[in-house]
Amino acid sequence: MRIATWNCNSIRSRVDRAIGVLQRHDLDVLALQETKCKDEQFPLAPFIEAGYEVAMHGLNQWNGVAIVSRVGLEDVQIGFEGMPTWGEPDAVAEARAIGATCAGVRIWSLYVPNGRDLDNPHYAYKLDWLAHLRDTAAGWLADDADAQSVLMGDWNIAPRDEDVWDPSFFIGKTHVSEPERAAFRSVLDAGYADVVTPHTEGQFTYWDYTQLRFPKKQGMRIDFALASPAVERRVTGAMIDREERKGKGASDHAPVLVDLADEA
DNA sequence: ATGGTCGGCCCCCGA
Repeated sequence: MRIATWNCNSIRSRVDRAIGVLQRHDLDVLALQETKCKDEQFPLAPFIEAGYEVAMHGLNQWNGVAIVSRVGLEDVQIGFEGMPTWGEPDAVAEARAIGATCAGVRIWSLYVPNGRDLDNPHYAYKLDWLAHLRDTAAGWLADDADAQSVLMGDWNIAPRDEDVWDPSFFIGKTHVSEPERAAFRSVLDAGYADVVTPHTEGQFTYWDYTQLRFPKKQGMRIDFALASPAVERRVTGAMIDREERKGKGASDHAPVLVDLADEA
Protein backbone atom coordinates (compact mmCIF):
# COMPACT_ATOMS: atom_id res chain seq x y z
CA MET A 1 0.00 0.00 0.00
CA ARG A 2 1.37 3.38 -0.97
CA ILE A 3 0.02 6.52 0.68
CA ALA A 4 1.01 10.14 0.19
CA THR A 5 0.36 13.69 1.35
CA TRP A 6 0.56 16.83 -0.77
CA ASN A 7 -0.26 20.47 -0.18
CA CYS A 8 -1.49 21.09 -3.73
CA ASN A 9 -2.13 24.84 -3.31
CA SER A 10 -5.48 24.80 -5.15
CA ILE A 11 -6.79 21.55 -6.56
CA ARG A 12 -8.66 23.30 -9.35
CA SER A 13 -5.49 24.86 -10.72
CA ARG A 14 -3.57 21.59 -10.41
CA VAL A 15 -5.98 18.75 -11.04
CA ASP A 16 -3.91 17.42 -13.94
CA ARG A 17 -0.80 17.37 -11.80
CA ALA A 18 -2.72 15.62 -9.01
CA ILE A 19 -3.89 12.88 -11.35
CA GLY A 20 -0.32 12.65 -12.61
CA VAL A 21 0.98 12.18 -9.07
CA LEU A 22 -1.57 9.43 -8.40
CA GLN A 23 -0.70 7.57 -11.58
CA ARG A 24 3.06 8.15 -11.64
CA HIS A 25 3.40 6.71 -8.16
CA ASP A 26 0.60 4.18 -8.34
CA LEU A 27 -0.85 5.70 -5.16
CA ASP A 28 -3.55 4.02 -3.12
CA VAL A 29 -4.29 7.05 -0.96
CA LEU A 30 -3.46 10.75 -1.34
CA ALA A 31 -4.13 13.31 1.38
CA LEU A 32 -4.48 16.83 0.00
CA GLN A 33 -4.23 20.20 1.71
CA GLU A 34 -4.99 23.74 0.60
CA THR A 35 -7.51 22.54 -1.96
CA LYS A 36 -8.72 26.15 -1.86
CA CYS A 37 -12.26 25.37 -2.93
CA LYS A 38 -15.66 24.62 -1.50
CA ASP A 39 -16.89 21.04 -1.72
CA GLU A 40 -19.16 21.80 -4.65
CA GLN A 41 -16.23 23.30 -6.57
CA PHE A 42 -13.95 20.27 -6.17
CA PRO A 43 -13.04 18.77 -9.58
CA LEU A 44 -14.31 15.28 -8.79
CA ALA A 45 -14.73 13.80 -12.25
CA PRO A 46 -11.05 13.32 -13.14
CA PHE A 47 -10.48 11.41 -9.90
CA ILE A 48 -13.50 9.15 -10.40
CA GLU A 49 -12.35 8.59 -13.98
CA ALA A 50 -8.95 7.51 -12.65
CA GLY A 51 -10.59 5.00 -10.28
CA TYR A 52 -10.51 6.94 -7.02
CA GLU A 53 -13.05 8.03 -4.44
CA VAL A 54 -12.75 11.45 -2.80
CA ALA A 55 -13.80 12.81 0.58
CA MET A 56 -13.30 16.53 0.89
CA HIS A 57 -13.94 19.38 3.27
CA GLY A 58 -13.71 22.83 1.83
CA LEU A 59 -15.52 25.92 3.06
CA ASN A 60 -13.60 28.79 1.57
CA GLN A 61 -10.87 29.91 -0.79
CA TRP A 62 -7.99 29.51 1.67
CA ASN A 63 -8.00 26.14 3.36
CA GLY A 64 -9.60 22.86 2.37
CA VAL A 65 -8.48 19.26 2.80
CA ALA A 66 -9.31 16.02 1.02
CA ILE A 67 -8.55 12.32 0.97
CA VAL A 68 -8.36 10.51 -2.36
CA SER A 69 -8.45 6.70 -2.20
CA ARG A 70 -8.81 3.69 -4.43
CA VAL A 71 -8.84 1.23 -1.51
CA GLY A 72 -12.00 2.34 0.23
CA LEU A 73 -13.02 5.49 2.06
CA GLU A 74 -15.03 4.71 5.17
CA ASP A 75 -16.12 6.53 8.30
CA VAL A 76 -15.29 9.97 6.96
CA GLN A 77 -14.94 12.50 9.76
CA ILE A 78 -14.70 16.26 9.38
CA GLY A 79 -12.30 17.73 11.93
CA PHE A 80 -11.20 15.98 15.10
CA GLU A 81 -12.65 16.02 18.59
CA GLY A 82 -12.04 19.37 20.21
CA MET A 83 -10.56 20.95 17.09
CA PRO A 84 -10.47 24.71 17.67
CA THR A 85 -11.92 27.04 15.07
CA TRP A 86 -10.56 30.47 14.34
CA GLY A 87 -12.13 33.32 16.22
CA GLU A 88 -15.28 33.29 18.28
CA PRO A 89 -17.57 30.29 17.99
CA ASP A 90 -19.18 30.29 14.55
CA ALA A 91 -17.12 33.31 13.49
CA VAL A 92 -15.07 31.51 10.88
CA ALA A 93 -15.50 27.83 10.16
CA GLU A 94 -12.27 26.06 9.32
CA ALA A 95 -11.49 23.24 6.95
CA ARG A 96 -8.21 21.89 8.23
CA ALA A 97 -8.72 18.21 9.01
CA ILE A 98 -10.50 15.25 7.48
CA GLY A 99 -10.19 11.61 8.44
CA ALA A 100 -11.20 8.37 6.76
CA THR A 101 -10.41 4.69 6.97
CA CYS A 102 -8.75 3.33 3.84
CA ALA A 103 -7.99 -0.40 3.69
CA GLY A 104 -7.96 -0.57 7.46
CA VAL A 105 -5.70 2.44 7.99
CA ARG A 106 -7.12 5.55 9.58
CA ILE A 107 -5.82 8.37 7.41
CA TRP A 108 -5.88 12.03 8.48
CA SER A 109 -5.24 14.90 6.11
CA LEU A 110 -4.16 17.85 8.25
CA TYR A 111 -3.53 21.46 7.38
CA VAL A 112 -2.03 22.94 10.53
CA PRO A 113 -2.72 26.68 10.87
CA ASN A 114 -0.01 29.05 9.68
CA GLY A 115 1.02 31.18 12.65
CA ARG A 116 1.87 34.17 10.43
CA ASP A 117 4.06 35.88 13.07
CA LEU A 118 5.05 35.08 16.63
CA ASP A 119 2.97 37.97 17.97
CA ASN A 120 -0.05 37.27 15.75
CA PRO A 121 -3.21 35.77 17.25
CA HIS A 122 -2.97 33.09 14.57
CA TYR A 123 0.19 31.86 16.26
CA ALA A 124 -1.61 31.23 19.56
CA TYR A 125 -4.40 29.58 17.58
CA LYS A 126 -1.86 27.31 15.89
CA LEU A 127 -0.44 26.18 19.24
CA ASP A 128 -3.91 25.63 20.64
CA TRP A 129 -4.90 23.64 17.55
CA LEU A 130 -1.81 21.45 17.88
CA ALA A 131 -2.41 20.87 21.59
CA HIS A 132 -5.91 19.61 20.86
CA LEU A 133 -4.65 17.43 18.03
CA ARG A 134 -2.08 15.93 20.36
CA ASP A 135 -4.69 15.25 23.06
CA THR A 136 -7.14 13.68 20.64
CA ALA A 137 -4.51 11.59 18.84
CA ALA A 138 -3.10 10.42 22.17
CA GLY A 139 -6.60 9.31 23.07
CA TRP A 140 -6.84 7.12 19.97
CA LEU A 141 -3.77 5.20 21.08
CA ALA A 142 -4.96 5.05 24.65
CA ASP A 143 -8.19 3.46 23.42
CA ASP A 144 -6.36 1.04 21.12
CA ALA A 145 -2.60 0.65 21.27
CA ASP A 146 -2.74 -1.30 17.99
CA ALA A 147 -4.66 1.40 16.16
CA GLN A 148 -3.49 1.91 12.60
CA SER A 149 -3.45 5.63 12.03
CA VAL A 150 -1.43 8.13 10.05
CA LEU A 151 -1.48 11.87 10.70
CA MET A 152 -0.20 13.45 7.54
CA GLY A 153 -0.22 16.83 5.96
CA ASP A 154 1.27 20.29 6.07
CA TRP A 155 2.32 20.86 9.66
CA ASN A 156 3.76 24.34 9.06
CA ILE A 157 6.56 23.41 11.46
CA ALA A 158 10.22 22.71 10.76
CA PRO A 159 11.03 20.57 13.82
CA ARG A 160 14.84 20.78 13.64
CA ASP A 161 17.38 23.31 12.41
CA GLU A 162 18.33 20.92 9.62
CA ASP A 163 14.76 21.15 8.37
CA VAL A 164 15.34 24.66 7.04
CA TRP A 165 17.86 25.89 4.50
CA ASP A 166 19.38 28.45 6.85
CA PRO A 167 18.44 28.53 10.53
CA SER A 168 19.78 32.08 10.89
CA PHE A 169 17.26 33.28 8.30
CA PHE A 170 14.40 32.04 10.45
CA ILE A 171 15.38 33.56 13.78
CA GLY A 172 12.30 35.25 15.21
CA LYS A 173 10.06 33.72 12.57
CA THR A 174 7.24 31.25 12.80
CA HIS A 175 7.60 27.53 11.86
CA VAL A 176 10.82 27.13 13.87
CA SER A 177 9.95 28.59 17.27
CA GLU A 178 10.47 26.42 20.32
CA PRO A 179 6.75 26.26 21.24
CA GLU A 180 5.91 25.03 17.74
CA ARG A 181 8.71 22.49 17.83
CA ALA A 182 7.60 21.38 21.29
CA ALA A 183 4.06 20.95 19.97
CA PHE A 184 5.36 18.75 17.17
CA ARG A 185 7.48 16.71 19.59
CA SER A 186 4.46 16.28 21.86
CA VAL A 187 2.71 14.35 19.07
CA LEU A 188 5.79 12.15 18.74
CA ASP A 189 5.82 11.73 22.51
CA ALA A 190 2.17 10.67 22.33
CA GLY A 191 3.37 7.63 20.39
CA TYR A 192 3.44 8.66 16.74
CA ALA A 193 6.55 8.30 14.61
CA ASP A 194 7.82 10.47 11.78
CA VAL A 195 8.17 7.71 9.19
CA VAL A 196 9.46 9.88 6.34
CA THR A 197 12.46 11.76 7.70
CA PRO A 198 14.56 8.64 8.39
CA HIS A 199 14.27 7.73 4.69
CA THR A 200 14.75 11.24 3.28
CA GLU A 201 17.34 12.94 5.46
CA GLY A 202 18.68 16.16 3.97
CA GLN A 203 15.66 16.72 1.74
CA PHE A 204 12.98 19.40 1.87
CA THR A 205 9.24 19.28 1.13
CA TYR A 206 8.52 22.99 0.50
CA TRP A 207 10.19 25.85 -1.34
CA ASP A 208 8.78 29.38 -1.33
CA TYR A 209 7.65 30.57 -4.74
CA THR A 210 9.60 33.78 -4.31
CA GLN A 211 13.31 34.48 -4.26
CA LEU A 212 14.10 31.55 -6.58
CA ARG A 213 14.05 29.36 -3.50
CA PHE A 214 13.61 26.12 -5.41
CA PRO A 215 16.50 26.43 -7.89
CA LYS A 216 18.64 27.74 -5.02
CA LYS A 217 17.69 24.64 -3.01
CA GLN A 218 16.48 26.87 -0.17
CA GLY A 219 13.59 24.84 1.19
CA MET A 220 11.98 23.60 4.36
CA ARG A 221 10.75 20.27 5.67
CA ILE A 222 7.25 21.05 6.94
CA ASP A 223 5.17 18.19 5.50
CA PHE A 224 5.12 15.02 7.56
CA ALA A 225 3.48 11.63 7.97
CA LEU A 226 3.26 10.58 11.61
CA ALA A 227 2.34 6.94 12.08
CA SER A 228 0.98 4.98 15.00
CA PRO A 229 3.20 2.07 16.15
CA ALA A 230 1.14 -0.48 14.22
CA VAL A 231 1.63 1.47 11.00
CA GLU A 232 5.26 2.31 11.73
CA ARG A 233 5.98 -1.42 11.83
CA ARG A 234 4.62 -1.72 8.28
CA VAL A 235 6.68 1.08 6.72
CA THR A 236 9.11 -0.17 4.11
CA GLY A 237 10.17 3.16 2.64
CA ALA A 238 9.35 6.78 1.97
CA MET A 239 10.24 9.44 -0.58
CA ILE A 240 9.76 13.10 -1.42
CA ASP A 241 8.77 13.73 -5.04
CA ARG A 242 11.00 16.74 -5.67
CA GLU A 243 10.40 16.40 -9.42
CA GLU A 244 6.79 17.49 -8.89
CA ARG A 245 8.04 20.89 -7.67
CA LYS A 246 9.64 21.57 -11.06
CA GLY A 247 8.25 23.43 -14.05
CA LYS A 248 5.40 25.78 -14.77
CA GLY A 249 2.32 25.26 -12.65
CA ALA A 250 3.96 23.47 -9.71
CA SER A 251 2.66 23.71 -6.16
CA ASP A 252 5.13 25.17 -3.68
CA HIS A 253 5.06 21.80 -1.85
CA ALA A 254 6.28 18.41 -3.04
CA PRO A 255 4.29 15.20 -2.49
CA VAL A 256 5.54 13.01 0.36
CA LEU A 257 5.09 9.24 -0.10
CA VAL A 258 5.11 6.31 2.33
CA ASP A 259 5.14 2.61 1.46
CA LEU A 260 3.43 0.13 3.78
CA ALA A 261 3.82 -3.62 3.74
CA ASP A 262 0.72 -5.81 3.80
CA GLU A 263 -0.52 -6.54 7.27
CA ALA A 264 1.34 -9.42 8.86
C1' DA B 1 14.58 46.86 5.05
C1' DT B 2 12.43 44.49 0.99
C1' DG B 3 6.94 38.84 -1.13
C1' DG B 4 11.23 39.02 -6.44
C1' DT B 5 5.49 34.41 -6.98
C1' DC B 6 1.71 32.09 -6.54
C1' DG B 7 -3.42 31.19 -5.29
C1' DG B 8 -8.11 33.02 -4.46
C1' DC B 9 -14.35 35.42 -4.30
C1' DC B 10 -8.36 38.51 -8.16
C1' DC B 11 -5.74 45.19 -8.08
C1' DC B 12 -5.58 43.04 -2.38
C1' DC B 13 -4.58 39.65 1.06
C1' DG B 14 -2.47 35.42 2.61
C1' DA B 15 1.08 31.79 2.13
